[in-house]
Amino acid sequence: MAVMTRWLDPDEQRTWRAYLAASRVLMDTLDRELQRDAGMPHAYYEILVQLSEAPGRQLRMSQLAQAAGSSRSRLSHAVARLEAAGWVRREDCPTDRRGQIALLTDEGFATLAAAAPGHVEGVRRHLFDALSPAQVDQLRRISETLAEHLTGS
Amino acid sequence: MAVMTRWLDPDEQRTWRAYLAASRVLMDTLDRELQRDAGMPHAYYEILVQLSEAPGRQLRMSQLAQAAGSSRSRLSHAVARLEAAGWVRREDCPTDRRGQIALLTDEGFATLAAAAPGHVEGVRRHLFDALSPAQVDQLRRISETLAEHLTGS
DNA sequence: GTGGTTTAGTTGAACATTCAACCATCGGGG
DNA sequence: CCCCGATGGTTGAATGTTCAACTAAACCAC
Repeated sequence: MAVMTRWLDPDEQRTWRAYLAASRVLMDTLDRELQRDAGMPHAYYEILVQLSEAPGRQLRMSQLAQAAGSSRSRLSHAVARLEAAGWVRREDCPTDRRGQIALLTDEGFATLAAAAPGHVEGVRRHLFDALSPAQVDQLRRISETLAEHLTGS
Repeated sequence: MAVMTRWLDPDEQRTWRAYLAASRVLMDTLDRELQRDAGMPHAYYEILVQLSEAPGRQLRMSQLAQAAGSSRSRLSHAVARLEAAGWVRREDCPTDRRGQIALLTDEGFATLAAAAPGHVEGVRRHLFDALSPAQVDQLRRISETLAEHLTGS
């Protein structure tokens, strides 16, 4: 039996396209800045941030993947690169012989510390400077709702 | 002289992280659905959509890149793939011998028509169903402001 | 404790994107 | 007319990401 498609009305259409365009340009811009200034894509920056905030600057691979919003496979490849750059080290997990622990090296921390101000400045300039405080609040609520909706179902 | 970094306050921090997480999961989800159901990534789908809406279902490569929010290089590679799939054809531009025109084939149009209902349903389920009408309106304004801000500077 | 299932993580191949270098053509100023 | 900078587009190499297949260890039921 044919199920009727719930097409988007003009307002929704406009919203969806604006969202697509804005998020694409925003992420592209930040990604390019980060690549230029810190020599790494935004996804790698996020991995380093998560590690830097974890107790002992280390996390199990799975937890790191979860925290950084990455698949396991992607993380495996990424950590291999980060390890080659000297920013991350792998260690065996003492309590689970299957496990691997990724830990941020001092060099990795220093690189992150050097990259952070420029990146934060970019986020501020490209995102927050354009929005009113009310809009920032709206964006937070929308994003939190959305994240919950998406991971919930 | 050292310039003080304008760090993010806790609210901004929370907003930024929520936004990152939500947009990542949203796009990942839609991308996976589209790959599964239509055999193409979302970026390719967008190219086909733009072509389908252009007069004569065709566009110069540069305009198509602009419309789809893609770099020229990326578009070149993508169109090569789409051409191999039989969904797009290239033709020489009659008024500018440097130019190339990408045009949507009937097969490409049919593929797009088959993919659209499922994709729209996904956008609705994952995005609009989670938000109130007021939030949809807010998201539209935020996105439009942001897009203007980013492409303006 | 034995066997089956789930979990942790890696791997390689296919695919997608970026970056810089490149060729060809267009268009304007002398 | 000719040169020169700008524009349109492609290419190949390096880099990232995805997908499916795989190994190994843990967990669990019996």
